[in-house]
Amino acid sequence: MTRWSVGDLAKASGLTVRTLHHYDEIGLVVASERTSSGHRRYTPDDVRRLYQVRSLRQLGLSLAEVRSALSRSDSLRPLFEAQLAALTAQARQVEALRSRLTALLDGHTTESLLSTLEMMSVYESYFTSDQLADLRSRAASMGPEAVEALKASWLELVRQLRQHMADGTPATDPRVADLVRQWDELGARFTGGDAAIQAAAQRSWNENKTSISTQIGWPADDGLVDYVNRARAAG
Amino acid sequence: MTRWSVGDLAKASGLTVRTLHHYDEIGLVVASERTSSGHRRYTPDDVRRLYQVRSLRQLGLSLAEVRSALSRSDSLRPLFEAQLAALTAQARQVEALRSRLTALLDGHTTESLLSTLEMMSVYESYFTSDQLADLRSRAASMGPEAVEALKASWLELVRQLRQHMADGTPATDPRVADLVRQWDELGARFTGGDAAIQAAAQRSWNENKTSISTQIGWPADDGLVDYVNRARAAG
DNA sequence: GTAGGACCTCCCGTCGCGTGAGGTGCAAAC
DNA sequence: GTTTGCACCTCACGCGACGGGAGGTCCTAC
Repeated sequence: MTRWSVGDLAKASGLTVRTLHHYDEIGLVVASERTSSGHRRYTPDDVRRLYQVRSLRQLGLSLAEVRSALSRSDSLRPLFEAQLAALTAQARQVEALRSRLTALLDGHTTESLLSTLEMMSVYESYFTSDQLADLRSRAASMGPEAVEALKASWLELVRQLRQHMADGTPATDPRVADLVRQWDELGARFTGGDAAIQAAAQRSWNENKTSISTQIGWPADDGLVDYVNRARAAG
Repeated sequence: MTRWSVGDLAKASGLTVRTLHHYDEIGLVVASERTSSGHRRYTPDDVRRLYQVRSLRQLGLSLAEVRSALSRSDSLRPLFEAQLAALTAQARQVEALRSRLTALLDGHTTESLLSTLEMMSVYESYFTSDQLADLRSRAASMGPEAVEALKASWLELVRQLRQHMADGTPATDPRVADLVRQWDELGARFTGGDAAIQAAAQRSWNENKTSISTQIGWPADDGLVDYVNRARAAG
């Protein structure tokens, strides 16, 4: 028995018969022989190649990458380094998502989850791509947790300000002035003191009245903009 | 202008027109109105929904998950927790791959990379699924780096033993005995002292002569099994 | 003689869109 | 008046790596 059938090879390798068919179809691991009735017969060389493919796949390479790796085996090291870089990038992305989620789950009640998300989402599309790139690089240097913490603080400030408005606290109230001061500090930390970005943020904020958030009936048109501006003028 | 065209909405949201079409097609975010010529007109409510979808997508949820999240918004928290768990699992997988790759890149010359991988791959399919689960849980408790280090040591021992064989060192040589002793220690650490797994490993090793590794013309049938067994008998 | 298994070859479905191809509607520039 | 150009429309195929099923063949065992 020096030849293998698909089923036996599937069992031995832990892959499925369908996968072996697929590899055969695309010419990645072809059964070199066939029986008279058309059944695949894998030679020792085929099996060897299959295990090479399997091992490379276990490192997360695509079938195309596996194919090229096996065609010119000298290029394994650069390929692996590229794969390592890709995995590192992926790890960072996953970590960013994880910290977003944990920050959300820790800091918010169930009913506020969706609206919080919606707010973040809307405000995140307010900047030009250059400014976004800039913000992102700054965010990267701060680390995802710090960014999430910052966002959470900001949302909390908005909540408190809105609360004061609802309670009828005058814009000249020192408590309001204090919140606005915190707000501006937060903004400075967020923008890293970059004047252009601050201006963009300010512009996005002022344009609120005629932009998305207004159109979709957000509380943004409830006068918070004016309220904050009045407080700033008074301070 | 309280209605939005696809193009404008795409620009504002950072999504593509095609994506908006897709969401419309599958009924996730439908343009509630159409002009007489059939152009989509998004109402404020549609836009709101789009931003909710976008925010949920940014957390890594699938379109199906987003849809169900928006249909019964009470279930957000469990959904997020599930997503967090999935992301955590994914993070672990990515980390495992990364440590495999770094271990490989650190410890091996270019030409040995592929054959090393191939060996690992073949030996990894030698155990029953129960035993594999067992090994995996032990591996999890050891941490991926330790596992890779262990594998690397094992492969290094195999290399040295084969070298001795090639050099004609007798199996009774104390240096060989020492290597075999290290080998057995490594095995004990790998199997965690579990007798059944040790037996399986032993069996897989002894069956080498008639199994895959022989069939594919591996050096395993070069007498290393016998050599090691003779050394053990002598020690 | 027939029941069961293992094998074969199509071929459609997945997920989230990208990327055309081919046509319509509408405004400004010639 | 027409041409150009733009934004929009509806199909419909393509990707990656297979899963899964339909419908048929082949071989063995009872």
